[in-house]
Amino acid sequence: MSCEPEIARAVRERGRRLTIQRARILSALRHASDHQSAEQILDRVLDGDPHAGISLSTVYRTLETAADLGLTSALRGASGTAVYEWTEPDAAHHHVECAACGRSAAVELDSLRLAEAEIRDRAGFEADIRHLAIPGLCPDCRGGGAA
Amino acid sequence: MSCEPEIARAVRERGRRLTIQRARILSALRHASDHQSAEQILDRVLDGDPHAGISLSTVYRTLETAADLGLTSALRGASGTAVYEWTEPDAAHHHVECAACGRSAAVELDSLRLAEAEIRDRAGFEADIRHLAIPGLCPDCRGGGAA
DNA sequence: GATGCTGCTGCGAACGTTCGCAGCAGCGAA
DNA sequence: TTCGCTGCTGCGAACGTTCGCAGCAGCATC
Repeated sequence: MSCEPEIARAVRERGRRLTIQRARILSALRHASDHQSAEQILDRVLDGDPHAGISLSTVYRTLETAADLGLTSALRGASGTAVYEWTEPDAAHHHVECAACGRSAAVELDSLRLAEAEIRDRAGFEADIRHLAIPGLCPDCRGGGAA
Repeated sequence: MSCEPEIARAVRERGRRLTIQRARILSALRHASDHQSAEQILDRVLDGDPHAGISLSTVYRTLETAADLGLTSALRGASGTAVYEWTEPDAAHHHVECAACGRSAAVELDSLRLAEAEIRDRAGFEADIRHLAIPGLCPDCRGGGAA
């Protein structure tokens, strides 16, 4: 269980090294049921093996590397704290996050694909909207419901 | 020049107090030619009056208050450092920022208006896409031009 | 002009995240 | 298997930003 061949392959495929730290961090995130902050991920890793001796810096760096490889994606929400999720390649979706209560939802938005094309046309930028937490107000907070 | 009636009115109109600190900070941002970080704004204020004794906390709090009033908007770009701009009410536009070199561009994107409607339909969220720096790659960095 | 309420400020500590450095360890070559 | 290159790690400091607190000052009222 320590090495998850898929992770190993994905990491090595592009010339990155597979270290135990990376394997454990990515495995922890992969098996998490929802978004995790860097600290939560570290807790999970250390929970499984308190002697792992993995540092928070490494968690951050691993998550950045993995995002580079397309394995994870980061969301910086309204709370200021970044959360990370394992990226299933075919489950491309966008995130909306409530600025008031922090709740988030995943939506598939066709118009954002249009936006990427529009941005390319008008500004020449190659935009990447997937890794973006769109701020907004959720139904509850908007309706003046459960404050 | 110390009080900019428009600013004074906008602040007081909603029951907020107009302090010298607020007046100076907002005036500095208003007359800045482009996006400014909190620290840059503080520098400008202190440059005009080194004895002003304004703290960075106050700059952040003022910018947040002003965003609340619709006078300014904040962009949290790829660099991690937030930048702020004076909001001209009729110049609604979106921001794209290069993840590699940090350069940013303002574009008017019709598709994002669609996206706001789409988000409302599918998730019930009231999204606010204007205050978002969309990550991407600028033409130079994309084309493998200037490293 | 004086008074009082309370929103705002400066300070400094704390938060989440990034960075620089010296040493370790993965991986390919021999 | 051993060796060497260099990418990765842990540490701790630093960054940008937020928070809690005690005191100050804007504004309304008299």
